[in-house]
Amino acid sequence: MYNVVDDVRHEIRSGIIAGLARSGMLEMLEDFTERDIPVEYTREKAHGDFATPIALALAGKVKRKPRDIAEAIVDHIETGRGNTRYIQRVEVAGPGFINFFLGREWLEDVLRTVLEAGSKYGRSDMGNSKRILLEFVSANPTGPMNIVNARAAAVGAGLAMIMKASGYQVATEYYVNDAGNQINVLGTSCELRYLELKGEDVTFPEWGYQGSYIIDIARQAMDKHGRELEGMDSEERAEFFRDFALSRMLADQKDSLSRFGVEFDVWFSERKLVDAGAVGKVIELLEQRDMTYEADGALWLRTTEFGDEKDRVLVKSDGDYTYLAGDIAYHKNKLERGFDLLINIWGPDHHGHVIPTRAGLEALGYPGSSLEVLLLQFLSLMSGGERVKMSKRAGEFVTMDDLIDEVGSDAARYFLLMRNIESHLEFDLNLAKEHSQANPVYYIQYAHARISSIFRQAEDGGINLHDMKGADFSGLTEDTELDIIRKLASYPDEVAMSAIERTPNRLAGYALDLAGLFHSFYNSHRVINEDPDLTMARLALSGAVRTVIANVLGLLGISAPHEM
RNA sequence: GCGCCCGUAGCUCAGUGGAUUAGAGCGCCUGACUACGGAUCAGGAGGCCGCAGGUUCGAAUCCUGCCGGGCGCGCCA
Repeated sequence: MYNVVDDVRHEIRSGIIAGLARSGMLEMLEDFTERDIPVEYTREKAHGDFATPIALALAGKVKRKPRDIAEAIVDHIETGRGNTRYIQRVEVAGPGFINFFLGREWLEDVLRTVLEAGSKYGRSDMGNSKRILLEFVSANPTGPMNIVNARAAAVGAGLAMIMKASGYQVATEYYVNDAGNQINVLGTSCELRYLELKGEDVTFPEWGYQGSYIIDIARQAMDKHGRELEGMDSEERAEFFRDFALSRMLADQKDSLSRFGVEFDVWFSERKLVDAGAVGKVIELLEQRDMTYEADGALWLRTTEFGDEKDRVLVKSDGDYTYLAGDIAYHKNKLERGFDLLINIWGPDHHGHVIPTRAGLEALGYPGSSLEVLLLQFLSLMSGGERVKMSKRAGEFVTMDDLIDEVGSDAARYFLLMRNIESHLEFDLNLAKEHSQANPVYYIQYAHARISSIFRQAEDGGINLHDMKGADFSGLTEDTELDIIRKLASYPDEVAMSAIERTPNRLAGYALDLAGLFHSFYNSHRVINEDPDLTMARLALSGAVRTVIANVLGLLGISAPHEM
């Protein structure tokens, strides 16, 4: 589906299989199929367009020298004369690599494919409609979203898009931690601020939430519900503030995410899970399966049977459930909804919970592989070479809203995505704001806008852009042009790889590379020139680049502007 | 102490089994069309890939040990 490289790989592999068969080596190998043949992009043009080290890998199995194997295979591959569409020449090189040199036909096919597929170019059905539940952010509803949440949002939303494009059925979910004592603390904090606002003499406790947003909520409560509040007894008022503060916080979090272009399919309430008795039920089930025991007045889960270093408590001696018990119930609920795989994005501070949670699922009889946890590393904000200090205790932290206000959603999304998930991220605020070549977001968007500008220019000159698809591409012979087309060719593979490896940053880098190739081309050759055929071919090439830049930016949640 | 992650150019990072020259961006130095958007481009300097062993035809990449950094190791969430 819209991947010319797949067709090329198939042609190469079937050639190899045929070569192995005719030289009598295939029968020495068991269950050997095309999939067992690695086909690699070459780094140097002298090594052809694609290469395979298959002869080196088979040397041990067929007990011959790699070069001999390679020679034998190559002798039996028939190229040209209608036997192959793409392969033009094959050679054995180095220790036994087989290099494939392709005709320009394949590059022209790539261009046609991009132009035909348009916004669909890069999609595949690789994921086989596997059902995936991707849970991310899930911040406590006790404060505004911070920049760590922002990184999780950017990465999670990007990953969801990438996996959807790769043929997975992905649902995104936000777990609302609306049960437990923290909500009481939130409610009480707001209530006390409310009393303060009314002029009562209260000492705000150290354990309360200190941020100014608490006062804002209290003020809202007073403005909107002042009269009702007067008539409440203390119990009613406490309950009111719990509910009011929670719904305000959730609304603010949704707003922040929405400004960031991140939406969730499901907001899943912990409280509803608890109220439905799901935690109690899962503990009963674990007891029935003989996975628990009592000790020191508490109920323990035998997580050591599933690789944990010690058993964990499910029910505390005071009768309360632990966080783990709730989480096991929650993940069981997820699996009962029919998902094949659960992917969670957690902060590095939760990494001690991965094994116990998975052990809980295994204790219930689910395979451990049904839960995959991506640990997203922290990030630090840099400004003018200095680290921006964030102290939660003092209530001073940079929020997700601050970040979006400061650098804009596009730059924020890109910067938060551009590093490996498990690497610490240094976010340079000054750079993210800068409108120059130093800023990768603008560099990429500029390529997109520049192409749009060229198209406007062309149309002003009376050129009909609808003729692009039928253009004669034979005039595209410059190195920079062919490099661009090779880059376009690899895009579907790049998307698939970043889905498989859960590496959205890979596509951030791809976009930068592609934009760079285009800028380079643009500076050395004129798109609109005296030769109408060449002009049309270069417009088609530019159009293909613009399509792929728009597609990749789309997957990353970044806009692709026509002018800047 | 144990576990997980990271260690690659002055800085921030790609590359995680393949080709006797390890890539990009920033920063630094030198240059570029009175023509499609200079938010661009071309060139240059800059690297015992943390250290030491091992596996392999081949290691920045896999294994072991060590050094340095981050995070975890609650009947907290």
